[in-house]
Amino acid sequence: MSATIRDVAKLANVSVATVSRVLNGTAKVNEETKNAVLRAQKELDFHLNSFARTLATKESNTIGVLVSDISDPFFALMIKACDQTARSFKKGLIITQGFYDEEKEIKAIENLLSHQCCGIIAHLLAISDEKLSSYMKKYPYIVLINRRLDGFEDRCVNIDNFNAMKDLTEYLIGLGHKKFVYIDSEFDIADAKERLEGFKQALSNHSLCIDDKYILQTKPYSENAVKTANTLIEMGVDKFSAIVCYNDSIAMSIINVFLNHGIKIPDDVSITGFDDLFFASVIYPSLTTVQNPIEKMGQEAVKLSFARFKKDETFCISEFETKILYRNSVKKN
Amino acid sequence: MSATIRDVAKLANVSVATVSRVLNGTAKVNEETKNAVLRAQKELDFHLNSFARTLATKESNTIGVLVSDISDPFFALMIKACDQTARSFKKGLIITQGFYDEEKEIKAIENLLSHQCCGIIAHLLAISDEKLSSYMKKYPYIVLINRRLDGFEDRCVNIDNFNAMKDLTEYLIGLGHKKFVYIDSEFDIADAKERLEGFKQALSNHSLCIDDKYILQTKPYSENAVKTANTLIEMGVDKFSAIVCYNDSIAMSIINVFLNHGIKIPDDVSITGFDDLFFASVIYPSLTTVQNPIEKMGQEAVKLSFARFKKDETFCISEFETKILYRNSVKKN
DNA sequence: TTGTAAGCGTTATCAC
DNA sequence: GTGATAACGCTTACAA
Repeated sequence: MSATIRDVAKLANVSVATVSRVLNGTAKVNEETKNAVLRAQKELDFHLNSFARTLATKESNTIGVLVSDISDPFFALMIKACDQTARSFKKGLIITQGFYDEEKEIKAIENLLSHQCCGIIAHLLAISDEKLSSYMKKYPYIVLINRRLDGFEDRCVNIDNFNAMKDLTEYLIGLGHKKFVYIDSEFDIADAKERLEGFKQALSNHSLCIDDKYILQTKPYSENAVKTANTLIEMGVDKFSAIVCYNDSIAMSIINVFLNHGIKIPDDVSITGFDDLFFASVIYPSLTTVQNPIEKMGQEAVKLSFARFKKDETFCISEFETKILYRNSVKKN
Repeated sequence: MSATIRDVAKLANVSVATVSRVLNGTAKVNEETKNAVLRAQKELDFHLNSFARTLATKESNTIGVLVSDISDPFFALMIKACDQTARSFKKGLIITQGFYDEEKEIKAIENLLSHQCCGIIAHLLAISDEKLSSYMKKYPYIVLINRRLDGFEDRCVNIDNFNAMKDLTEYLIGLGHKKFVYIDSEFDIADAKERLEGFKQALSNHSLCIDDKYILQTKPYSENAVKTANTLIEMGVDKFSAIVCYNDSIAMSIINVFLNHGIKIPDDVSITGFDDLFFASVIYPSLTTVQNPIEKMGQEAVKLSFARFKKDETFCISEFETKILYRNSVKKN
């Protein structure tokens, strides 16, 4: 139903090859011929079919991004950054979601694969190391965000979660905090473990310790942390002076529940987050957190993946820097 | 480099047609033959090339979604809803962004078009009615979200912005508020106009009026509203008792700036939003706002677009219901 | 139930 | 500069 390159060729009285040349700018074409082609294109409202194009060139015009859930502001930010960089390569983004579930993550990968993406950036939580490794081996251009996978370190884009959380905790300790609660992510992945370890290291550096019952777990998105917040209130907020959270979303939920219970932040309890999502500076009180350079990571991940797709193995990246953002959810006395 | 359907056929000792049948489940195949094919597929780690497939069938396995900016929680929510519904049709989503700019919006549409999407859902702000109409005419399956376009009413998925904002304003008036500020969107589109008109109607229904200097404009995402908040503070917050905002993002920013200036909400000033984004119930104080059924709208938009793509013009939708959510950013006395 | 072969709409390699 | 034409990898009549 839609016009094809042949229709344009016929109307412009040239060959399909010429039309292709004009439309792609891949070779010099006589100015007049060119105009004729352009006129015919306009008249027929013709667009190259990107599928036929990809089939012929074996290079799609898309880069694939796989995240757990687009509606999580963390991923939304990452995607936006990926999109920017993809654009600079004249590529579009195709986005799939894994929804924290191994089977869905695999489907999402397969989906991306079948799209001949010239680059894949994935944030995978649920899939096993073993299965993931097999994909990584088979498709050398897949790049991982926020996950460490043995044997593929050069394709894992990461921050130093351990030290970031250690530094944040030591900042709190320096402020005089001794009794902590730590809210961990329920998902069993590297970054969560590293953050928890960093937290514990800071305590032990200062001869402090924490009872396991003060290390709680929750899903790392906000709705789920409400229950945890209530648990804390039941425990009694006088039992601790600072709550260190795996991420901003958790911290935000807890702050909200606490404020609604008349618990003052930071006067009664201090709270910290991790990521510095857009709302962290905008909620009340503004959230002391760790700046996670997710945008830079997204950009570099796309560059790396695309370079590897084009067999350029020289491009490499190093760990990204984090920074503590000192705001108002922590009592400074 | 990657295996093709022919390789699989050869290895399984069958024809390519049979392989296709097995992999697509499009026809009955002898159980043994089938297993042979599946084995061969596994051995070669073969995936159907979705481009070749689309080229042959003229139907891609994607539905296109066009939004202004994925990192806006409003759009993220919408996309998630679209994705769910698309999945139920065995379609994936391809997402492009328009970034509030006419040229970029057009590029984004063209991008989607060249992907042979079997359905397009678009949230377009910047493109002119005229250009948009020409696209709508040419591609009868494009469905618009949050925009009214003359002549295409049956393909515009909308809420009744006018009445929603009127009702919200009348609620405030009923609470005794008389002196208002209205923060409008800077973008010249229908929903913003409708909301403002609804607001004005409520005032006039109660013989109230508002000086134009109390109707301010800002970009409808949070960073930009900070300036506006400061303007309000300079004006003196004793000049008004309630601030009605075009959306939640604006409201949230203003609340934040105010709290940081020691202005109490809702004791000193009441504030309302619009949309009920995830943070609206979670910020402090929780935000009185209008529930925008964006998820339902996304779902129905996908259904409508896909139906129209398949030439089914019977599917139709009506306006979506909104609801005022009475929370704590409004003084109730 | 299975195989053959003609598309699908491009690009790219040759000639001219 | 330009034009034929063979891929690209799949689906789907049509035949067997």
